Amino acid sequence: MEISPNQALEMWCETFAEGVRRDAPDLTARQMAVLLLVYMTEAPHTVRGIADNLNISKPAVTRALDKLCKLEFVRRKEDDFDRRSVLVQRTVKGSIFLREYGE
Amino acid sequence: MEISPNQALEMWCETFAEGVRRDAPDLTARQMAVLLLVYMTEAPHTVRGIADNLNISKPAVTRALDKLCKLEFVRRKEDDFDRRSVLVQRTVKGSIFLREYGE
DNA sequence: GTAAAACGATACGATAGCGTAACGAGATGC
DNA sequence: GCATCTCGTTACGCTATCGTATCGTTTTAC
Repeated sequence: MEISPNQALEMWCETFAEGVRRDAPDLTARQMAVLLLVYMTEAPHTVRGIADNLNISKPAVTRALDKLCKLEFVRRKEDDFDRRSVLVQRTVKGSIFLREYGE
Repeated sequence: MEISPNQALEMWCETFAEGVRRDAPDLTARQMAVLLLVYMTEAPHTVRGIADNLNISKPAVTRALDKLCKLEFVRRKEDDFDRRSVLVQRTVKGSIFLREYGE
C-alpha cells in the first residue's frame, strides 16, 4: 500500500477542489486536525488532551469544537467521573462528512 | 494503487496533526485548494480561471492569493500578452511546503 | 475544612476572511 | 475614436478566529 508523494498531492487536489466546489464547510487546518483526531484515534477525547496532542492552546480547541458542534460534526458530553472534563463524541453527520472525504 | 477510505483518512489525520503541531500556516480549505490547483494542474493560472474552476468569487481568489503570496508559496506575474491578466506562478517555498505534505 | 491545582469556557482587542458592489486599467468591436 | 466588455483589485460592513488573561466549577492535597 505504497503511494507516491505526487499521487497523494493529486488526490488531495481533487478532494479539496471538489469540496470547495460543493461549498462544503471551509474548515481551517486546525479544525480539520481536531475533527480527524476525534474520529481516527481512540476515545476518550478531552479539550486538554486535544490541545496537548496538537500543541495548541485550550481556547483554540474550544473554538474549533464550537464550530464543529455547530456543524453537528461532533458532540460535547460531560464526563460523569470528572465533571470538570468534557468528552468529545462522534456523530453521524461527522462520519458522513469524513467518509465523503475519504473517497 | 488502490487505497481504502479509512487508510486515506488515517493518512490525513497524521498529516494534518503533524502540520498543526509544527505550527505550519493555518490555511483554509479554499486556500489549500487554490494552492494545490496551481501546483497540480497545467499553467497558466489566472484569477478568473481559478475562480471558475473552484466555483467561488474572484475576490475570494484574490484574497487567497494575497495570503499565499505573503507566505511566498506562489507569485503573481503580469501577462505580457494581456496586461489585464495575472499569471499565478509556483515558487520554491511552495514546492517545499507541498512536498512535506505529500510525504 | 480549606487552600491549591486542573478543567473548560469566556472576555478582550486585534487580525483575517467573507460576499456584494464598485473601481481603474487594458482589450475589443464597430 | 469611443462605447463596451473583461480583468483583477479595492471598499464596505460583517462574522470568525487568533493569543493572552481571567473566570467559575470541580477535584485534589494536606
